[in-house]
Formats: sequence, C-alpha cells, structure tokens
Amino acid sequence: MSKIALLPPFFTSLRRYIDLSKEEEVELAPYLKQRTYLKGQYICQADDICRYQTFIVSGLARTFYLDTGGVEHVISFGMENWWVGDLCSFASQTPADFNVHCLEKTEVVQISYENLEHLYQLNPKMERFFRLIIQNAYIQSQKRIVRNHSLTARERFVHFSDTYPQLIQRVPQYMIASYLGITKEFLSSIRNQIAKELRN
Amino acid sequence: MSKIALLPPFFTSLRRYIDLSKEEEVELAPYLKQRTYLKGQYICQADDICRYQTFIVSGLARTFYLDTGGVEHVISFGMENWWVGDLCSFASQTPADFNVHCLEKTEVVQISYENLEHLYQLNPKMERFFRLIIQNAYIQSQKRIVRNHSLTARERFVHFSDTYPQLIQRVPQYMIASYLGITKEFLSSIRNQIAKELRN
DNA sequence: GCTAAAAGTTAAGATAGTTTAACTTCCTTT
DNA sequence: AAAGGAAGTTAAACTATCTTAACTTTTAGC
Repeated sequence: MSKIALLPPFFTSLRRYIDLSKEEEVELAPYLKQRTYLKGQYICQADDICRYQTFIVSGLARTFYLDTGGVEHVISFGMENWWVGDLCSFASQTPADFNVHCLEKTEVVQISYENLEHLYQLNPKMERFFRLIIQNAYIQSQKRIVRNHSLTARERFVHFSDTYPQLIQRVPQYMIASYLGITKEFLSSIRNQIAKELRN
Repeated sequence: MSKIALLPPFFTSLRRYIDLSKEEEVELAPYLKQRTYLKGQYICQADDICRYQTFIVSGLARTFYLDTGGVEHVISFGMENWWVGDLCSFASQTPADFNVHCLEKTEVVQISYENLEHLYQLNPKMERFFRLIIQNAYIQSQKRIVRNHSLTARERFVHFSDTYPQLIQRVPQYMIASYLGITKEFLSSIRNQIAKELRN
C-alpha cells in the first residue's frame, strides 16, 4: 500500500507555468513514474547515467559531488516542488558528476530521458514548461555566483537562513556549511558570534 | 555602408540545435533586429529594463554588476556565438541588476521581449531552441559554482586560460581577476609565480 | 610624438577562513 | 541504560587572499 497519488501536486506545479486541460493531463500521465525513496537512498549517483528528471512531491534531498581529494561539496538542496537531478548527465546521457541523496523519505514524480523527449514532441507546452523551469534555475544560479563573489561567509549564511528557514531545521549543519562553501568549524563560529550579538 | 548581414551566422547558430527550413527563416526574420555597438557602449544597463536577448555575431562584451560598495564584479564574458543580457530582467521585464558592456565593436542580432513571446507562439521550435541554450548556460553556471568551491584561485585561473585562451588576449587582466573572484593584485602575483615556475 | 589616464606590478601588513585536534552533545542501536 | 558513532564546538596555529600604497608599463587622445 502506501503509494498515494503523487500526480495531483505534480500537475498543480505544471499549471503554475502552462495551461493544461484535463485531457492533456491524461495524455501525459503514462509517461510519468511515481516513486518513493527512503532516507539515505540515492536518486542519482556519480558515474551512473542520470536517467530521470525528478520532481519532489515531499521530502528532502541534497545534490553533492566528491572532489578529487574525496571531499564532499553540497551544491544544492531540493525539497517540495523542486526538481533535482544531474542535468548535465541527463541531457547528454553520460555519466554523472553529482549524487542526489535523500535526507528524508522522499516522494517523487520522474520522467525518463526517452519519455521527456517524447513528451516534447507530443505537446510543445512541455518544452515551454521546462524552458521556464530551467530559466528560473539558471537565474538563481547566477544570483548565487553573485552572492559568492560579493558577500562574506557570514552574510551568505544569514541570507541562507532568511531564504530557507525550514532547511536550517532539516539539514545537518555541516551540509549547510558545505553548501555555503565554508568549513563546518567556521560556520559554527559564525553562529556562535551571531548568538553572542543577539544576547547584547 | 557598413551594416553587413548578420542574420546568416545567427541562423547557422539556430541550426545547431533545431532544424529550420528556408521558409521558417523568412518567417522569423521580421522579428529580429540587427545592430552594431561601439566599443564602450552598453547593450544593457543596471536599473533599465533589459529589452533584448542579444546574440553576438562578432565582438566581445562583459556582464558585470556593482555591489553595494560600488565595486564592479564581472559575472561573464560574451563573444562570437554567445547570448548576453540580464535574463532575470528580461524574463520579468523588471529593472536589471547587470550591465552588459562592449569591450570591442560588437555586432549583434536581438530579439525583444514581445517579439520573442510572439515567436514562441509562432513556432514551437523557438521554445526548444531557447530551452536548449538556457539549459547549457545553466549547466555551465553549475560547473562554475563547483569550480569556485573546489579550486584555488590559481587553479581557477589556469582553467580559465585553458578554456578561453583567446580571452586572455582580448580582456584586461583586472576584469579576468574580477570574473575569477580575486583581486587584480593577487592575479598578477599568480601569473608571476606561474611564469617563474616555467623558467625553471 | 607627448601627455595623461588606464592597466599592471611589487611588496608589506592585515584578515577571513582553514586546519588540526581535543572535547562535548546528541542520536541510534542494542 | 550503556555504548558507539555522528554531529557540533572550541581554540590555537596556519595560509590563502586582500588591502594599501608606491611604482612601472601600456594605451589612447591630442
């Protein structure tokens, strides 16, 4: 049992960007796969080919890679209503650099490479939808580069806390440090410093 | 006089991603604008609304922004066959954060916001084309975040030199330093160090 | 060609962030 | 309830990078 219907929230998310009739939903549905990952499982692993674009209905995942020294670098978190996956690997169907790792039980809707290419042909609205989704992701990515250039570690942490207050609760601190590009020790000292200032 | 036809290289670039018949080219042409910017001119200025997606046929531009302290941060360079513009401003038709500044005389093909939305309706291939262009830009942007996290300043400079050897010649060093997220003085000392090592 | 402005260099002193390592707290599992 | 491991903290020593400032070289306008 336990597999509830994940398609309604998925279609709700589509409808934020494109108009979709009930008939079109029915047409798309056969190309979509519902799945539940347990805490600790991987949606995508480095060196495998990323076979799916994955929409998170509930739960939480992080995308990270291992550098040549074996150190983990978190490059993003994905939660409700976000898409995750190694887009480079998916688009070219070549081995992934990134791992997508569930930090909680995570329910998803997935589209395989073949099905997505098929859907693009079937309904041009899908092309528009992903153009818009990826466009937003790209804009956010540029803004992150800007922040990395012009903010201090402390300012980046404050921005992160303000932007994703839920994540501060749900994600271990050392992963947030990695996402911000600093060590866990330094993040700890930043938090300590902020806490001290609040006391005064 | 001087305005040569910029559309052929533009269509050649489109054809790398989508099939386009001669008739379709003719159909698109009225929505495209050719323009030449002189060295030093701005394709887009912060606080203005970015009205065009701009394809560079020849020349060179940089995208930069001014932080709250008035310091310039170069976020990208654009040369032949690249698209430039403040995508965030363009997509939402709100004031831009970025400036796009020509470092050389730059010949471009531009599409206005209204015309692009029209073209998306007119021919769904355009939606596909921009989905692919933006997808590549996003993948590159993610890779840049990865490099910023895991490489030293020196390694980032070496990667830049290897990837864009032409730009090393064409772009003032202080702009490259800014792009790499370091000071011009530090880049100077990195180059000095590399030159010394080569002599041994 | 001359001159001023822009770009690049050098070096000393300052600092944000890292490293190491020892310690504490908090979860899990049994 | 005890034990072991994962996560988080603290602090000292260290390093990559920045800041400042004086200097040199290159570029561009007259």
